[in-house]
Amino acid sequence: MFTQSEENYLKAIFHLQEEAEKGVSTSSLSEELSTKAASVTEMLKRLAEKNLVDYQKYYGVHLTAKGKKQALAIIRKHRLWESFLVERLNFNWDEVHEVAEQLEHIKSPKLVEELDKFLARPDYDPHGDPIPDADGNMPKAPKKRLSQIKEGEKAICKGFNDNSSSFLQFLAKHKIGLDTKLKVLQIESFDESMNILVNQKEVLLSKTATDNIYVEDLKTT
Amino acid sequence: MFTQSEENYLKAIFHLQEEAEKGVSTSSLSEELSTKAASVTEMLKRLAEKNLVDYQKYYGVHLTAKGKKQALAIIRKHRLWESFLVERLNFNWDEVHEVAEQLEHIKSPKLVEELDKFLARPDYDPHGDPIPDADGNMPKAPKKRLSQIKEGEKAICKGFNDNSSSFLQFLAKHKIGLDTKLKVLQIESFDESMNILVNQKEVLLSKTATDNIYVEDLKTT
DNA sequence: ATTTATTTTTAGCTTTGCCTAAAAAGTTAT
DNA sequence: ATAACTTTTTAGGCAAAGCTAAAAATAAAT
Repeated sequence: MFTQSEENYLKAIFHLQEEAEKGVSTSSLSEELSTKAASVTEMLKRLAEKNLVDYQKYYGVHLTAKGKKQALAIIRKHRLWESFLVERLNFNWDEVHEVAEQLEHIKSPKLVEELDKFLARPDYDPHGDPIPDADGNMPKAPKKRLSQIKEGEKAICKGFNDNSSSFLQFLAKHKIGLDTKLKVLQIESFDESMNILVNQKEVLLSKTATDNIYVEDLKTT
Repeated sequence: MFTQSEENYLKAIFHLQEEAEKGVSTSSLSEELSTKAASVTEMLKRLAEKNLVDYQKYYGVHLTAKGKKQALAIIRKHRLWESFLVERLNFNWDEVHEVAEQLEHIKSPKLVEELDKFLARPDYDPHGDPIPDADGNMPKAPKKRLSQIKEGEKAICKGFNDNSSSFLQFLAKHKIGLDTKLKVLQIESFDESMNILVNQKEVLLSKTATDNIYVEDLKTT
């Protein structure tokens, strides 16, 4: 069907498309995939040939319906495997990413369906990201960033936007994970860094960090 | 580490090395892998370069210690995944092969170890083949072929040597699986085909078939 | 509105792994 | 032992996916 490389491009385009509504640029893909821009251009032409993207020279790409469907199928597999690794194989949620990156390319519709069933059809993966269903529908998470919480309020962690190992390990060090409860003690106005109470301890988080932590309000109490 | 293609060659060499004690020939590999002989030659040179095989032009290859270790690691993964698919994900044992062929190339020592643990460290896969441990040691199965059983004796199925879909489906049709009990009713002397009693029914099996079914004697009764 | 800087594309090269066709080595048969 | 056959290797190509360096297009700045 599609090569692993093609699938990686589709996934990357999908993710980059979420933020900017514009076409996804060659350079952003180049960065995301750690591949030289020249190689990206080449691949975009190939993907356009296969009707997976709309590609306009010098103006980036958009996924077509076909490409989007494929991207969602890969993301579905990635997140199901991450769930499996954490929930059944004792992986920590900060060490599943690279393995899931390999597993997501396994081709077997039955495997995906049975895995989903085996895991009791989860809606979210261990990072709190929604898992698309077999038709590509995302369970919509009304996501709020920690950076949007006001001083004195409490919240509960529901996801993380940065899958880099260093960020995840930073979180682990402070015992911040899914469903961890936080209280915003104080916000520095000059850099928007936050003083947080978590596990009875104070932690200082930069704006970069709080932008990448998704939470739900915790009105109770 | 190694490419998927390299791993497939190592596995194939390992399997072919079992029967013939001679070096494994280019043509047998060509057949086993459905690849042209010229391509095989090329790959053998590459594997020799990496010290995975001893290669003598025109006289085939042997695995080195390093190559054998690697082959066993792949076989271990293949068989563990097959066990997982059958025992946890409701796959039939005649439909796991192709998927396992993909999964065996996933690189993650932790994944293999955890999977093994999760499955309670099985000794045999769903086809009855032994699963090497982390050090490459095979739980030795004192295997006997159905073709070696005498008229009137009973036996119990412990494995199958041919993973082709058609053979496995043939077995499934007659409800012959792991731990199925058989009785040898009669042996045709001219072609060594056997009349077998299985599930209260008579089935005629060719010598080719009985050579590929591993059994244990069933003295009890 | 040109010049300057940045981004993107083209052109040409590399590696992996496969292919076909032809040459060379090994094997078998007379 | 030489001829005939089979197997293996060499030679030369091709596609995927990456790279560098140079050219072209777009965007920014004076």
